[in-house]
Amino acid sequence: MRTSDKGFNALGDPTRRAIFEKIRNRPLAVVEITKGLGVSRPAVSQHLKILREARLITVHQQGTKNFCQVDQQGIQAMKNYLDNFWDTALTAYKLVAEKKKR
Amino acid sequence: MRTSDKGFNALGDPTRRAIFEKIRNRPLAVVEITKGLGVSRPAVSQHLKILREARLITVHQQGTKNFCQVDQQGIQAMKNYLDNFWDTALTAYKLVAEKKKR
DNA sequence: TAATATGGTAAGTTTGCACTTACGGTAAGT
DNA sequence: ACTTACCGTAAGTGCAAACTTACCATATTA
Repeated sequence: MRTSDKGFNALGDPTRRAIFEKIRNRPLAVVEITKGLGVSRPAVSQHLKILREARLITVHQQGTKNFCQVDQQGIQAMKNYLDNFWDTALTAYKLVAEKKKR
Repeated sequence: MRTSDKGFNALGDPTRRAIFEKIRNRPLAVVEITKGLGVSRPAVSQHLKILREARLITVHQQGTKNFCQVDQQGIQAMKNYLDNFWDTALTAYKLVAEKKKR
């Protein structure tokens, strides 16, 4: 399974997107992430595991707190995946436009 | 709901990713897309609707066939979303590295 | 050492969603 | 006009996954 696949699967869930966006600016502990999310802390832990396996976040322990921050690896994998569709989509579009003219 | 949200939701499903990749190089009719996918044609139709609403594909009729091709709009929306995490993730990482030194 | 705070995991429940079959609708061919 | 091919939608089903509660482990503080 590709990293990008895990990435799209991870960000396919709205709660995980909310978590991802919450740690966008600065690393946050799990308790802080949970606040205002509307789900229990164990649920957050399970989501974090999926985000971690998709290389979208990294976790580093500091005392009893586990700080989560954005990981570039997963993001880059997803960007590369989307980039591969970029050129081909353009050429395909041009082909159709050509066809219509005739 | 943002276009990028719909995009991640759409590509979060493996069958929809398979469809998306199948029309990567050239537009395909629904029947052709269905071949070798392992799901029924109605299932494909339902997936196509979701991909269309996420601006990831466009559909144009030609006789009785409905040709599907990649749409740049949805892709661009997702790329923009990921780009917004790019810089901030870097600065956040630097902040943590600074903190560790002290 | 006792108490508190943080958080991961196990087990069970529920709900959303990906799938199916059945049907109708349109366009092209004979 | 009849048949065939292509396709979307409606309705119902089954399962994966997102949630819950309960429990345990670890690290800090008093």
